[in-house]
Amino acid sequence: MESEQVVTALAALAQPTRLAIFRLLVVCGPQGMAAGQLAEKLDVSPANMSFHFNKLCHAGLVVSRQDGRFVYYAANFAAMNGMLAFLTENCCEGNACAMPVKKC
Amino acid sequence: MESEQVVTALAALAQPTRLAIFRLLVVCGPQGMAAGQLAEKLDVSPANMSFHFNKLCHAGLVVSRQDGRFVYYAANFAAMNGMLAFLTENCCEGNACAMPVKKC
DNA sequence: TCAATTATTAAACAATTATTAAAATGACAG
DNA sequence: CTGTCATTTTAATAATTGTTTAATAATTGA
Repeated sequence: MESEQVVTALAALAQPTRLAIFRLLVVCGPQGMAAGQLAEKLDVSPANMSFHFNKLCHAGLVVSRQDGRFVYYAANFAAMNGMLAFLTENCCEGNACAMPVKKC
Repeated sequence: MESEQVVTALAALAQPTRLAIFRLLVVCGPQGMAAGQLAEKLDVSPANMSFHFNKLCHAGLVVSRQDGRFVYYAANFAAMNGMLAFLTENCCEGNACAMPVKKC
């Protein structure tokens, strides 16, 4: 994963509404949740949600799929993993590591 | 760790210069690196570096300590871990997990 | 003390961002 | 088709952000 992509992904998550969206989607797993349902849960206007979905998708952290009238959004776990790996790369020059990331 | 803090931390990392600073500091480990040395390595003006250090420190991701004329900056691994944990919390509702974060 | 070095602060500006309201698209049921 | 529901797009505005330059601290050695 490249630095520029990571900056985009971090920027996508660095906003309260989008962080909330992403966390909900993380809990949902690969099946995701419909746009309207997310909007209602988070009490955000549809237009504003669309703006934020766009940022998250563009950053690659979220994917969408249409199902009838609904659009489902889901977390892209691979992208997330790539970002986390980038952030923790080569920590402590390989010495006793100070960043023992949790195992899921 | 609270959502607001996490947003601040993500925003701190969501900028090319600051991401580069942080990654260098991750490699350095707890001893850190002097401000001027970082500025030179990244080819960024001291004033601009100071601005970015400020953001990183305020976000809790970096700590500073004075040593003579020099100010050393170092990554705060605990804060980083807190942020990563927050992002991966409750993934996939506990089912077969799609976000197996790397073990360091 | 004086001058040199290291780093921070302040002010100004251009660029980006989030939010809102209104209009427009796309999908489906009747 | 027509109307309705779900979502997106557009345009406008307020707020935040990154960079530069110049000025200001803090530390040290001569």
